[in-house]
Amino acid sequence: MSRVLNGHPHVRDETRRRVLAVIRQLGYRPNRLAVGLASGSTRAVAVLVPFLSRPSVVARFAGIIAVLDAERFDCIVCNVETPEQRDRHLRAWTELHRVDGILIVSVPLRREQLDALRATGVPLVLIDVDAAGVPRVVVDDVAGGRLATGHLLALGHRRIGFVGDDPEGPLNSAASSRRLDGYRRALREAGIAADAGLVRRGEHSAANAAELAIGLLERPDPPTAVFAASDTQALGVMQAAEKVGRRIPGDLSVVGFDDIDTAELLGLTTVRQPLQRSGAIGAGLICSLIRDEPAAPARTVLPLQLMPRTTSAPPPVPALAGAACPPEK
Amino acid sequence: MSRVLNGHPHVRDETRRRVLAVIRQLGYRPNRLAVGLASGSTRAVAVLVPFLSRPSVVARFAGIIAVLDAERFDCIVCNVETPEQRDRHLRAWTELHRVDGILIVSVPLRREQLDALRATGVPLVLIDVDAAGVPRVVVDDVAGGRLATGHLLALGHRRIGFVGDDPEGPLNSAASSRRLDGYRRALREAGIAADAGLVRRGEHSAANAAELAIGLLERPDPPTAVFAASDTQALGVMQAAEKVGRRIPGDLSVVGFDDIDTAELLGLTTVRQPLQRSGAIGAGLICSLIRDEPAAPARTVLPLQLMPRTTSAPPPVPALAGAACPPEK
DNA sequence: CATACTGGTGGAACCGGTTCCAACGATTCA
DNA sequence: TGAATCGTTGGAACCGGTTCCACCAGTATG
Repeated sequence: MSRVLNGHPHVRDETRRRVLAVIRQLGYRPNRLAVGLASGSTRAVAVLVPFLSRPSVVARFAGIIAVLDAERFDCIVCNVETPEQRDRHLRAWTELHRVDGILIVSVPLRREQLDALRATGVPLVLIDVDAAGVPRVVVDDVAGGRLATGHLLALGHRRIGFVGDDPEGPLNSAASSRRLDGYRRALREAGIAADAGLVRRGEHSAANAAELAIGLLERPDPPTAVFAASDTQALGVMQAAEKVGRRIPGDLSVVGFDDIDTAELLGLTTVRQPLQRSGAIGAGLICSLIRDEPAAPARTVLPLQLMPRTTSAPPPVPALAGAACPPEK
Repeated sequence: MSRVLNGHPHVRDETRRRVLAVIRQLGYRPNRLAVGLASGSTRAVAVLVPFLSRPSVVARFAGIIAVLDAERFDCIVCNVETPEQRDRHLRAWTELHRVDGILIVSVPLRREQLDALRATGVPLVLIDVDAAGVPRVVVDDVAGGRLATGHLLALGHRRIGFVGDDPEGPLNSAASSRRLDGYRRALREAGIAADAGLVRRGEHSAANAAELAIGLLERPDPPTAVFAASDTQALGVMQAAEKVGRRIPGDLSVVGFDDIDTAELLGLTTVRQPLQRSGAIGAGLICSLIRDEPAAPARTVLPLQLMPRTTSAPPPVPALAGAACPPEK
């Protein structure tokens, strides 16, 4: 029976037909667990994602499952919203052999967790997490931060605010902080002194980003532009601007990061990273690792691209003679 | 060893310690497949979702995995974007016994597929799909359509457009059409003749909805309000309004459906359905079915709620003496 | 015509656990 | 003191497949 189901050669045609008939008649259905146990593979990949409801994560995830589906792997999703959940899943994976491969997306790991995972011998790929020694697909967030800030500088902005994730947030990846690094570096290179008051960080949600932005806009010397470390936060900034009566981009320019669907819809200027593609590439890597194919590249860096849209423009001309005038070209 | 791992009683303390020591020393990890095979359960639930990138689907899905995770079930996701993908997965499930339960979200099934699935004896729950004889959790979309349209009528609108899904779309659930039914019914009850020219249906995306809306707005007798069968489409309508220079809600009112995150962010008036909760309830049902607990209710209907926000207002006062005047109260 | 292949088939061993039964020594009870 | 009971443990059977080996009849070879 195994022979006919798995398309072995050396089976007489009549026998095959007879077996198939019996299978149909009995309503026989192979048991996936038994198949896996006997053949030694689960045909399943586990995926660890944080905050699955965030659009950027969804986009990555969509890329992942598309590839896994095409490769005929089951995809077991584990969404984590707290460090405890993360730890529970990671522990479960190290203590129980259950999948052929593991994919971790945007979840910061402790060194020991990574080591424990690697010790199990199960293929592992990271997406949007940069840890030496593990195949991973990432972008250069520092460069991204410079790209966004550089764009605003080129438009003539001198006071540029930043809104991003709280570095102390329990499950925050380091991406936001790296983008902040890029922002700082761009300012320094432009010869602009860092103003800590223009940097606001907090929980990653549009609503909270809006509050942070209001804090910026209500300063006596508000910024003329804000770089938000994610599009979601940029939307919050836009909402805040509307609330306090600032026009975009007339009074305030806003630049985001990620290029989620809504960004294009609303004309948000942003730094595009290939979210879906990062998932697809990571999934492809894990599949080839499972198949024992030639060593995967240790570190795949995806390109970033500035998407200038309608939320960024030159700063307003100062009402009274100010210090700096827009360049005249 | 099985005894000590599974916390059996009747194991001497010293033995337990000794076994645990050996386990640690050998780096022994139980094999999930063997456990499942021997104990007769996979501890896994398969979830079929369409167009996982849509926010409303993501919200439902988030509710599902939260519950499955809490109940310690693995969640195997199958995202389908074409009927072929759907059929492939359904066939795989009927031909191979692999999960303890199946959850189907917003995917229309043929009667025969449903029957084949039920014939396998695997517990099955539907979310946002209404098929007799299967436990399902749904909302009353017709009532939802009336709710939205009724809101616009109450504001004084007489010419109300509709933008929704193409009923011929390969994988479109019937929800959009039922909302259209509700829209029509509300108009009829208000004594307004149906105008087929005000009903536009097409592919479900904001961009396409924008095109459909432009078709409406460029008519010689454009509507003063549009009911979109989903928030995504409502966003498209808003975008279209902006493009052709109509102000919202001054010139045009817009009402959506679902209440996705962005709706609140942008102040979109919409009909709220408990998306996340629908997923959570469905997942809870499948868990209790797997546990052979008392019969689940055959049909759970979740409540709808109108969320009036800033995109709906009374229609503009006709420039010249028109037929109908806004009610004076 | 005996011998060496070959396609085709049945059956045992095995994958790695769980579960149940039998057997054991130590208590407890009569 | 002997029998019944209990806690504890080893071991066999089993879950439902895959894989490999042995064996069959029939054909090509010497």
